[in-house]
Amino acid sequence: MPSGSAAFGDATLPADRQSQAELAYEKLKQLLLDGTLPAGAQMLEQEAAERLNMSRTPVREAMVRLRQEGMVEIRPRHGMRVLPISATDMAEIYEVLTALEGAAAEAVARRGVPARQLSVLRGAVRDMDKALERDDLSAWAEADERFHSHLVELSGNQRLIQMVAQLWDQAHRARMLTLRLRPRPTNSNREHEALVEAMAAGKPDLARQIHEDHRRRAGTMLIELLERLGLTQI
Amino acid sequence: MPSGSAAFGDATLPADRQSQAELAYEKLKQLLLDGTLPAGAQMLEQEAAERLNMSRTPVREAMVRLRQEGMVEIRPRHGMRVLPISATDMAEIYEVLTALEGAAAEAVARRGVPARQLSVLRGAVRDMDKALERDDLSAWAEADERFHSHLVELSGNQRLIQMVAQLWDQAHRARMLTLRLRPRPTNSNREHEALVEAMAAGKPDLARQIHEDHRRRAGTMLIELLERLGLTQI
DNA sequence: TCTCATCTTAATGCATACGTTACAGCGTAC
DNA sequence: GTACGCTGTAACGTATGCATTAAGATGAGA
Repeated sequence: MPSGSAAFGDATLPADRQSQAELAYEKLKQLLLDGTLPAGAQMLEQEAAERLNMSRTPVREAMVRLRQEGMVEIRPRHGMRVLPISATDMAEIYEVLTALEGAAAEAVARRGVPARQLSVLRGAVRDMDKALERDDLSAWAEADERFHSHLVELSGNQRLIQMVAQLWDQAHRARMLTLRLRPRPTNSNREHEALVEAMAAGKPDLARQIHEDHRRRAGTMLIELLERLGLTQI
Repeated sequence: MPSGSAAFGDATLPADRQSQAELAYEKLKQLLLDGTLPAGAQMLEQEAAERLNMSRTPVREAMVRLRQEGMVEIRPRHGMRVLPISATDMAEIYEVLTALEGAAAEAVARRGVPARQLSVLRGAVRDMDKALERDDLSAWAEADERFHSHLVELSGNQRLIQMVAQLWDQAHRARMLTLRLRPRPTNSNREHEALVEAMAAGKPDLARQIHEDHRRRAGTMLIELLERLGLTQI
């Protein structure tokens, strides 16, 4: 038992500090997203509790949340297990993302985008271009994620925002893995530009069409790549 | 303490029996869905634990799950509180449902529907008609839900299925409340028929179009109704 | 050597203990 | 009468205890 921090019950937290459960959730999620815990990895409640220097109770709560988000499964004797992502999973994820992000693009275009927000989107596109010139795929992926998440947030639909984020998280590892195996995303950038212009011009149907095609193409490409490489445990 | 069932630790459950946490989740969810706990109602952990004849631990886990599903919020001193559904919430929910169910209809139509499944859908439509003739709105609502959930399940996309179910749950109380305040859903039934025929004929774009229009119409109607009646705490 | 039954042990699900803190109720000052 | 500070209590977040059981080990029999 990490003797350092004995018992100091927290109770109805001091309002600003976060609960141990919240902290455990964030830490564990980070381990999942940054690949420290790869697909198939298992972690017992006790193990996680020691690693995070807390008791099993808040760890357990965090694991329940991660399970509900589709990031891990909990198997009675083996703690939580990081769910592998298969090509089928990616197909599911991209099918849903296509629908959700397409709807977001349509809604945003219909309502109209404030100039300031447009420039945020254009900035992200520019960053993607620059990253590609430098052959910096990590930076490209970061800007791509920024573009899409900002676009979705512009929809203002909290439920849509949350669901898209959850799907992105589920697909995160597969995206990172394929980042350097896939063709360079030059077309992708042009599609982003076209999408921004469609929204700027207030063309909802076009914006949705572009975004759907964009997602479908990316999804198909990733899935074929995964199948071709026989990657079933990402 | 309900002395009847003393301590019989369960541990890594007997495989068939469900955990207390799962049971608590189901029971509490039922209370939310059937209106026993209306919007704004609060329930302390201890209260729920006594009601369900278990300790706070599994109850707490259930509450965390319900919070993650957007059914309740948890406020440090007041237990869980049933989230009210506003017109804005319904707008969000129906916007997402439009996208998701539309995508499901398209996918199903594209892949083709086995005859057996088609007849399930037609059966639900017929039940809706009969229910309307009898003026049995509860039966109509049940058949409507059956139709839509079956359609979504035909997509085979587990993530889509789960997300749609979650949104339906969130909107459940509002749908039930407005069931007898809204115009009789006669058009709705014809839309369902048209949708089935579009899928039977293998017309993905048409199926999606019909379903989207169907959802959008229903959503707009409900939202206007809620706003007109000034219902903000459903 | 392989299969199957028994045993050991570790991980769990749940109950309970405990310290902290937000809130209500009360009294006092203005 | 109102505002403010104090105090007690109840609810919670977390830690820990405990009975249960599934998985792996061990050994016997074929």
